[in-house]
Amino acid sequence: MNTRDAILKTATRLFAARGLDGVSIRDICAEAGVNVAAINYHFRGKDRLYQEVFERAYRSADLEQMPELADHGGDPAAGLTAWVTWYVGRTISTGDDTASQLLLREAANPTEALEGVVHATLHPVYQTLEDIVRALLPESHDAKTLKIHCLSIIGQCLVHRVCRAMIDRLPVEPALGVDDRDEIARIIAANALAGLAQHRAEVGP
Amino acid sequence: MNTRDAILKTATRLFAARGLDGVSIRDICAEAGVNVAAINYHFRGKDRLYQEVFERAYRSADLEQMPELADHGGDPAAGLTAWVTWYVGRTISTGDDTASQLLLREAANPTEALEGVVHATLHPVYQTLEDIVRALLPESHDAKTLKIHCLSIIGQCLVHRVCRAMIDRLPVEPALGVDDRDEIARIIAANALAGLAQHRAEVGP
DNA sequence: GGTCGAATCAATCATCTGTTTGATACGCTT
DNA sequence: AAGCGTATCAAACAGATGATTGATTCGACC
Repeated sequence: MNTRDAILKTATRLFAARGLDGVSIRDICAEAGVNVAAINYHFRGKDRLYQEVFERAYRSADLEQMPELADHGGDPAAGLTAWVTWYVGRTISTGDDTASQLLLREAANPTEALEGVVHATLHPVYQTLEDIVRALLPESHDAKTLKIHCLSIIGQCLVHRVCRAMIDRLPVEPALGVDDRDEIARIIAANALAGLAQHRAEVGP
Repeated sequence: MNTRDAILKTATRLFAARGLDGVSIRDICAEAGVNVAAINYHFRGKDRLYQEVFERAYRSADLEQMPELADHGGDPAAGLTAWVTWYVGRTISTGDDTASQLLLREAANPTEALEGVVHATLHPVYQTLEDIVRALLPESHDAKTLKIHCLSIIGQCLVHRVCRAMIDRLPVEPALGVDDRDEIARIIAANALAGLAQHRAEVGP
C-alpha cells in the first residue's frame, strides 16, 4: 500500500481515539508499518500531518444530502424536521465516528486547523439551518434571536454526542443508543417547532 | 504560601488552559515557585495531582443555590425557568471558567476522575432537572421520553460553552456574550415549556 | 540537647519525544 | 549504462518528560 495513505489512515484512527498529544509518530508508524522518517518526508512534521488528517475528515463530509429549505418549497416546518433528522442521524452514528471525535477534541483544544474546517464545512451547515429557522420566525425578528434559536436546535442534537462521556456514566435508565435516533429527532423537531410557533404567537407574523 | 496549595492553584489554572498532556510538572512547579519533587511528594505523581485538581474544581461547585421543584411548590413551569436561568448563568459565566474547561476536556478525553465527578456533582444536577420535567410531562410518559427532554434542555444550555470554539469562528453576526445570558435563558425555557406543553396536548395529562 | 519526622532541594535517572542525517534501493529518462 | 529524482531505511540527535535519589533544613517533642 501507498506509504502516504497508510500513514493517513492509521493517523486518523489514532488521533481520533487518543488526540494529538496522546499519539507519537512512532505509534503511528509502527501500526502503519512504515519508517518514522516517512512522516517528516511526506507531511513535513507531526503537526502538518494532524492538520491534513483533520481537514480530510471533514472534506469527505457528505453535505450533498443535507436537506435545504428549497427542497421543501412552501413548508419550512417540514424542512426543519428533515434537517434535524439528518443532523441527529449524523451525530448519533453507527458508522465512522472519527470526524466528530476529532471535532470534539478541537472544541476542547482548538488548533489552527479548526478555522478552515469551520469555514468550509460547519458554516454551510449552520447557514442552511438558519435559512429554515428564519422562515419560521416573525418577519420582525432580530439576528440575535435567530442565532439563539439555531444554536438551541444544534445543541439539542449535539448533546447526545458531545456529552456522551458524561451521559454514559450517569446512573439513569434507560440508556439511549443509535436505535433511538428517530425518537430523538422527532422530539427535537417538535420542541423547536413548538418554540418557534409560540414565538410567532407572541410577537406576530 | 503552603506548597501543596500553591501547586494545586497553579496546576488547576494550567490544566484547564492546556490540558493534562499540555502541561509538564516542570511548568507547574516553575510558575508555582516550588521544586519539581514536591509534586511527587505531595500528590504521588502527575496523574494523581490532575485527579485532585479535577475533583476539587467540582467539589467546590455551589449546588446549594440550584433551584429545585420544591422551591416552586405548585408551579413546575416556574421551576424550569429558574433552573434554566441558573444553569445558563453558570454555563456562560464571567468568572471562573476552569471547571467547565476541565469538564470539556474530560468529554473529549475521559480519565478515571470523570466517574467520581459525574456521580458526585453532575448526577444530582440532572436529577433535579428530571424532577421538574417529570412534573411537566403527562403521567403516562415513559423514562426514555423524559430523558430525551432533559438532555434537550441541557444541550440548549451547554452548546454555548461546549461549541464556543466553533461558534466564535463562525462568520455570523452578532456574537453572543455574557450580556445575552438572560435572553438565552428566556428562549431556552420558552422552547422547553412549549415543547412539553405540546407533548401534553398530544398525549393527554 | 538530642531525636525524629516532615518538607524542601539540586542533581540524576531512564525513557520518550519530534526531527534530522547519510546511506541505500528503485524506477525512470537519455 | 549513466544520471537523476523519489522513496525508504537504520541510526543518531537534542531536548523534554515523569519520577527518584540522597542530602539538607526546619520545627516539634521528650
